[in-house]
Amino acid sequence: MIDDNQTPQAPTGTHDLMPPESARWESLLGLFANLSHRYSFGLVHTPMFEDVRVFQRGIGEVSEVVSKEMYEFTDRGGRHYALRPEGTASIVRAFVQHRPTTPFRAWYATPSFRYERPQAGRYRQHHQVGVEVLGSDDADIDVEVIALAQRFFEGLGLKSFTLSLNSMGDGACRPQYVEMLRSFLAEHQADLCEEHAKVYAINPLRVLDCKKDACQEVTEKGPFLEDVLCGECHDHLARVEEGLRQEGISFIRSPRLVRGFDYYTRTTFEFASDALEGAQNAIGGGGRYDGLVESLGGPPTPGIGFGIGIERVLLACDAEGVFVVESLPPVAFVVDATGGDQARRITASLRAFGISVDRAYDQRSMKAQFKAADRSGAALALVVGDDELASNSVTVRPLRTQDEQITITLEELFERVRKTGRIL
RNA sequence: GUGGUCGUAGCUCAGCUGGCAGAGCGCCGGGAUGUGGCCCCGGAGGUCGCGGGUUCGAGCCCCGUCGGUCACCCCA
Repeated sequence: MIDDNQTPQAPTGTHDLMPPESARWESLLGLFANLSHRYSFGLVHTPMFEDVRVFQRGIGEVSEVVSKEMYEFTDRGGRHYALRPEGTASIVRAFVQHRPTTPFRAWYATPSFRYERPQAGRYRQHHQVGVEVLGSDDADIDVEVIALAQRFFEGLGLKSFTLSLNSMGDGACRPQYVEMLRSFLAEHQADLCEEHAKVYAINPLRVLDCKKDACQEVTEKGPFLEDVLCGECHDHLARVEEGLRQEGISFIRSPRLVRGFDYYTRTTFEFASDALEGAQNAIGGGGRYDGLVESLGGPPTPGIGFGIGIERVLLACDAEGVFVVESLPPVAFVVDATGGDQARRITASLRAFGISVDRAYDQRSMKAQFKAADRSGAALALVVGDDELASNSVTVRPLRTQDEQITITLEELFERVRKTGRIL
């Protein structure tokens, strides 16, 4: 809300990304893009908003995210839209719309919006990088997808994180298990936590994920999906585990891991930072969703993917003291005491040669221009005074070393840059 | 959605039992005429988040509100 007497601020739970922090984002996104290409994923951009039904049908109407946290709006044409709360549903919608050849391997980087109360590591607009593979249920793909996430975290320098792995079963075994669990919970309803005693019947799996002691004590004695997985799911899980071992990726089997979206089947996984204090320690997660394409109107098509929260990953990096990125200073800074015409020419020419150059403006004093040069972080100051102007030359003064400054003609400077790509 | 806590200069923060808004850093200018960092001198910059109330007088007390932050919940 903007008060007329107050300067406007970024909306609650959102943040402006500016230098120098933005340099880290550039670097992180570059790393993820490179890795995605190495794994043969193609970039997909979808609109940041979709018909609400894409998310309702995709993620599940009773899920917390869809029922309570979506930014919904009606446009001037009366269409009912929602800002994307997560990445997968949109990609699947695009897949259904365009029907690319399978397996379809997509990577993305996008903001996500959820109307939640902000806190450390939780924002109303946060950003995710992720991948999706549609059109194959080969367990090797599960392994590749998990491996990509693992390599990404390693590439950032993270060490202190844990991969949890579970299987949610499929259409053959999960419904049966859900019923078993439902009736088991009904018997122990009195012992569940306040919230789940009321709602356990709607989605019994949620109770497994409850962190309250009451629910944990109950479910520990209850049926585990692991024990009733059908043969195919069991084999699939075993092959994923084997693949991860071959990749040298350690994980813990986590039979209680139930993720927040209803579309998951079979493989589900989550990466949690051990360096982050507090509850917001999930830095990435995903899983298989073999029924999602169908529920969005496409042909039966298996799929799997993950999303990684950029803000959280960077918090984890901070906590571990890794992925420190310096913003790139210009190579040279032009100081011109003769009015600025030479500065304009030199700056433009060097930039055309691919050299990063900054300069001073407003015809400020020598001292002020040198101060600006120093602050810019540039290695060299290129100085133009009356003498240089008269001889069509420039004085190159090293700012980071004790080396002597030299004066050379512009002709010589450009020739040198043309040949070597460097000023010195 | 619930609860705790905090809003003073661009940043980090002082400001006594209500009595003239401060410091450090940063920024701008100067320190003899063309050279940054260190040092010295000077300067600009504040509706004390916003709106009410109490009071002779409110940055300080009271109410409301907005925002930050932390926790629950959920998740990235």
